[in-house]
Amino acid sequence: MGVTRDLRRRATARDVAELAVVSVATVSLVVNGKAAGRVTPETELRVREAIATLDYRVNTTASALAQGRRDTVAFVSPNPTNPFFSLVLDGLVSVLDDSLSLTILVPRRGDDYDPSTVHRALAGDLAALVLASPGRTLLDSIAPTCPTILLDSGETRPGMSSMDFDVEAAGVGLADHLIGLGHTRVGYVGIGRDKATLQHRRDALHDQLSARGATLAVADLVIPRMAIQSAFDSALTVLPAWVDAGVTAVVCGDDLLAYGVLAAAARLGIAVPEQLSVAGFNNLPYSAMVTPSLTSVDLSARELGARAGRTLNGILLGAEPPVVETLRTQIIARDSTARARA
Amino acid sequence: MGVTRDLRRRATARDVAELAVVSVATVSLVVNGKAAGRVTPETELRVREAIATLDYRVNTTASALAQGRRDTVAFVSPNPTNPFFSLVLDGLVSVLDDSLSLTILVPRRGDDYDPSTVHRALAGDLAALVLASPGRTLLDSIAPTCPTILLDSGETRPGMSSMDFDVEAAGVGLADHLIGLGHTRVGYVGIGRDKATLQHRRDALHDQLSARGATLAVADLVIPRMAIQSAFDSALTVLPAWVDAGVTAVVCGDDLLAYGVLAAAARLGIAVPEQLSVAGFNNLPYSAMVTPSLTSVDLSARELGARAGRTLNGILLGAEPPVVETLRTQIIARDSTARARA
DNA sequence: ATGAAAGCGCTAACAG
DNA sequence: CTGTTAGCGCTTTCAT
Repeated sequence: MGVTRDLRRRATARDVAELAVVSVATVSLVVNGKAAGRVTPETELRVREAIATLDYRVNTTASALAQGRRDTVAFVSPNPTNPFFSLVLDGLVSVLDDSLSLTILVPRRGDDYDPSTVHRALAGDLAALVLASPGRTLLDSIAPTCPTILLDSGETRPGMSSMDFDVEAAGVGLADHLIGLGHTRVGYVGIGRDKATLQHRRDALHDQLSARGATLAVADLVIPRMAIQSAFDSALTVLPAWVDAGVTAVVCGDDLLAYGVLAAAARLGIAVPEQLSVAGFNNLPYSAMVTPSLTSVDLSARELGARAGRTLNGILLGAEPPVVETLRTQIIARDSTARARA
Repeated sequence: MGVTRDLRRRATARDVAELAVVSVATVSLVVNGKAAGRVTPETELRVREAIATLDYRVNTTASALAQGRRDTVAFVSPNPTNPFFSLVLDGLVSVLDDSLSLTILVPRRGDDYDPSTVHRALAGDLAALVLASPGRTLLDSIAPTCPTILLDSGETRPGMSSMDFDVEAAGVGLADHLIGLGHTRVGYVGIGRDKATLQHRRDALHDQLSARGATLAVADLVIPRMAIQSAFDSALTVLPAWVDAGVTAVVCGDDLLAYGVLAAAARLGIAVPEQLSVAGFNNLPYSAMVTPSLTSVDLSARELGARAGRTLNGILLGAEPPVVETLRTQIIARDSTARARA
């Protein structure tokens, strides 16, 4: 448990006080901008000079302790490598108040939540906790000890805030798009059932397709890990059968999966989108540009992060109550190959 | 500066001590696992029960203050949206000791370092500081106040550790690859000169091409921002001229730029790789899979992050001296279209 | 206007 | 074995 001690001892308020010939209390007032009307300009100047020459900076640990305040927000995510994580993070930090600092917690190994990761977070004393895409089992195992925000969980929990995408609307848009192109037999690629949001995406699509006379014509392909490689491997084995079964479009619950499917199609010599259209619920803004054949439902992870940040500012700085928000989604259509089928 | 105070007061060691009828010192010993041989099993049990019923967890702030220890490592990066960042982060957290916590600092706006971001970091009291791809001007403006690691800066600074990719080797590999395919007229896409590492990449490629009778045949395309969109926009305007000038291969200093160039080529109807090969110094492991026509020099950002993490463990936990390391790079060739030219 | 003093919650000697 | 005693560096009444 050894950690850094005493690396070139930093100047303390006492050092400054001695040099400026004042008390530490005065130093405190000055560094905290509370000197106005309580400290003479002359003494304040002396203090500031001492601070400069000693390169003094307040010890945030001591300061936090003395004030009984917590200023660390923990962001827990299954996998920092997933674009969803980066985008949420980007949105989050871009709006988070300066007085708050953000610490990252991700599982040591594996690509999904490890309960111990979250408990590691809960062990510290946090101002707030943000959980990216937590699964059901995880949510059931934790009791919040500070304001907690659930991102893209597809669930709500008493006492926690939730922010989710409007997957209903996404299902409508995606179904309209596919039907408009003449697709009636669609395949779905998802991952395990633990995450309600992914289940919701699948359900929304299924309902809307059915309402329009189309169908999820084959059994879902369930990918073991949320990773391109994993989707690639699985798709390689089922895509030929799907095409044989008359499937002309594949929808993926996440863009990472869509990439894997695209790569598998390329490897198998299945032409996209002429022979097979690929669509994905999407978090990666450039995917449509990088792979023009991919139809995207933009889940705007960045905006999700920004909302979370603003909500946190409200809760922590302004003591606002928890909220549950739904974010609009957007269809980015790229698949222009219209087709007519019976 | 308001921050959270007093959200459902947490139990303190004193509360536990009172309930277990022991002193706080004993509580401290128990929670820190130092009870062995210093506390009777019976009292330890009493303490543990009290801890459980009160849901007591040590106040890390107070603990850190009492021990005079810093356990926060700050990771500063220009842009969390860049895959390079995610991968380094992933590598970093996967090996970082449990006693250390990681906080993220990124610029509020813009997509490159903002000096104030780093100074924000320096203001806290950190165990260590990790800077991802800092530019020259930034490095010149800071004096380290804690162990500092420079990642992919292409520079060294006294008192700081540096970890860089072996871009020399990458240049050799890339030149060999291109020449082997028959390319003799190459175009280079980079960004501003402030980052030494990007300059080194360009220089390495240039030197190796020259040594083999090939050449960077056109003036470099300098992209304003490190982003796919930015590269796309710029490439759109110069690619036709490059092709006219006999350029058959484009090398990009970063994979994000390569994506933009690929997209621009697609938009312009330039066939890749038949008409134009695109190669990139690469951090995104799946890029070759997603866009099979892209030749990659894998800079293994994840390994870079892991090295940084191990180095930090060494420095912080074992008091090892600063190091300067170079990481091997690897060519991932995908461009199989051999061509023969004069 | 300034300083003395009392903690914040914890850890680390040192006694007993 | 366990409790007492000092702090860690800072903030904040409350006197002066």
